[in-house]
Amino acid sequence: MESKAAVASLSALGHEGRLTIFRLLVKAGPAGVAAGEIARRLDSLPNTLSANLNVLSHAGLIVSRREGRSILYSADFAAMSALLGFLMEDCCDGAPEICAPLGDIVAKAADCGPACQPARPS
Amino acid sequence: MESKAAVASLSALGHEGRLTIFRLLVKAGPAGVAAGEIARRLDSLPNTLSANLNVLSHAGLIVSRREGRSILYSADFAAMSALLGFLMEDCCDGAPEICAPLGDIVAKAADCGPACQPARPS
DNA sequence: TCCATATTTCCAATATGATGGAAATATGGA
DNA sequence: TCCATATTTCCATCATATTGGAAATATGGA
Repeated sequence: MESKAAVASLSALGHEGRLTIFRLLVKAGPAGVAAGEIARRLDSLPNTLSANLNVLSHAGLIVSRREGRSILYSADFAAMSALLGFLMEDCCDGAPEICAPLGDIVAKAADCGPACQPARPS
Repeated sequence: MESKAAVASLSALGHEGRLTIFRLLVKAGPAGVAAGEIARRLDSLPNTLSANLNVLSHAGLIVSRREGRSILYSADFAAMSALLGFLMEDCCDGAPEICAPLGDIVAKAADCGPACQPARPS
């Protein structure tokens, strides 16, 4: 992951509303949640929500797909893992026995397995 | 970790200069780096650097200690792990087999072991 | 005490981001 | 075609963050 992308992701998440949205989507998993449903749950105006989803989307943290009249948003778990990995990169210059394995695990999670991939149209 | 603290941390890191500083400190490990040395390495103005260190510090991501004329800054690895853990929390609602262990590991790393603790005056 | 080094604080200018109202677009059903 | 639902786009206002210069503070050594 490049530094610019990491900054975009982190600054996207460094906002109370957007962090809440993202965590809701992380919790919801690959199935995703419709924009309207998010707005209802978080009690936010549609335009504000749309703007925030747009920021998260441009940062690569979430993806969207249309389903009927709704647009379903879901967290991009690979991007999330890449971000965590980026933060752990070169932790303690690789030396200490704790930081290194943590980095490994985060890196491994980059392909989060079928369970964490957004449902494909197949 | 509370949501407010996470937002503060993430927005602190969502800035190119501060992310670079933080990663430099993460790489440097518990020994820390003097403010002046950071300024030299990153070629930043002293006041700008000071402001950025202040933001990171208020977010709890770094700690400082004076040593002679210099002030040494180092990453707070426990805070960093707490942040990663917060992001993983309730991932996929705990169900899928990949996300859950990732959360565990990050949580465990919260006490990053003696190797990753800032040097104490002892 | 006086000076050099190291870092922070103060301040003003500028830039960037957030918010909410209203209108516009897109989809599916009658 | 017409209407209701779902979501986005446009726009202006307001708030917040960033920057750089200059001065202030703190430490250690001569």
